[in-house]
Amino acid sequence: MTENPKSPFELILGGGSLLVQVGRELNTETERRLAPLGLTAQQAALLLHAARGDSTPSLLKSRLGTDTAGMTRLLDRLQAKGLLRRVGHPQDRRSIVIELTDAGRALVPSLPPVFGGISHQVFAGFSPEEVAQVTDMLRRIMNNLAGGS
Amino acid sequence: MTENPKSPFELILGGGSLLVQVGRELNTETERRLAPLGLTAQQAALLLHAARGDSTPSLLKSRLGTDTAGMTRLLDRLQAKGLLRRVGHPQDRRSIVIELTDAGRALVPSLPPVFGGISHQVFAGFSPEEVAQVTDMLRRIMNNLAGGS
DNA sequence: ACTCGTTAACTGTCGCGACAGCAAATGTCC
DNA sequence: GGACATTTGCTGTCGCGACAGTTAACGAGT
Repeated sequence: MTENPKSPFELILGGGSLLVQVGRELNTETERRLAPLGLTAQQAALLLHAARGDSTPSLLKSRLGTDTAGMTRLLDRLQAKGLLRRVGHPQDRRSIVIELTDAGRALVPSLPPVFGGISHQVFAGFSPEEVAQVTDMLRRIMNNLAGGS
Repeated sequence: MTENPKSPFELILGGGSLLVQVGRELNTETERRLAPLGLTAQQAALLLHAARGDSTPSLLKSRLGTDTAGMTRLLDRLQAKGLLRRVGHPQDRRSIVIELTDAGRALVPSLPPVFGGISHQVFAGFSPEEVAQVTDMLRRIMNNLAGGS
């Protein structure tokens, strides 16, 4: 691969990476839309996953792409809001299980419409094929980042 | 029920968005590669831009995609490391000009190879056309996020 | 049964992003 | 020349990501 310093790579990387900026912008837009519910993007994502039954911190941390430290404090904040509680895991005493409270469960149905609205905005002007293309390419980039050194 | 109800949109959004995660992962990989230099991704990006002459905080903040608050503290940290200094703007007394110190300037040449290496890793297996496609699509997404509400 | 390595969750620290609010300097328009 | 909004950089606050280090519990191997 030719290492031409003026290659199109520079457009995506090289200080203020486009990919990083788009990800941040998407996250911010998500938070703006969730603000009326009093939730952040991570908090909403956690509620969605926990409502489906993936309920231990280590499972959730791989779903949300954070680490155990981030999970612990994300759970702290949601617990402080009264949206979930930690209960002991019956088989493994190291682990815990996350249960949504009634207040937490009440929020869940209002989340998918929010994410749907964001999708509509993000992919405005995209054909279904194009959406599939970006998704595939992002997955390949993710693999390149996860696998290599 | 989990896999098909809405659309492929769910793959990118809907809690732990793929796009957001890829952006974060790319940022983290960048920081890992810059760690030997004692720099973070934002700090390296700022040095690159400041070395090219874009030298006031408000110019730099639009290049890096952060806000004035983030810029102030990013400059604080780099100044504390002795890599740059703030000097008064000759025409506009509200504004300041960022000047790299010798130590800061000495770091700049080692940055492009790092970003080049990351590009190589991120786009492994991509044809030049595919790189152009993602870039274009990310730009369109960025526009969709910037324009609409 | 005991060591040994691993896994689970937690804590401390640092850098960063976004939002809100602030003071001083600037430009504008009457 | 004075009222006005705007711009520029700063500070405070909060949520989050990554890294390092800790403790307790689990599991396999000898």
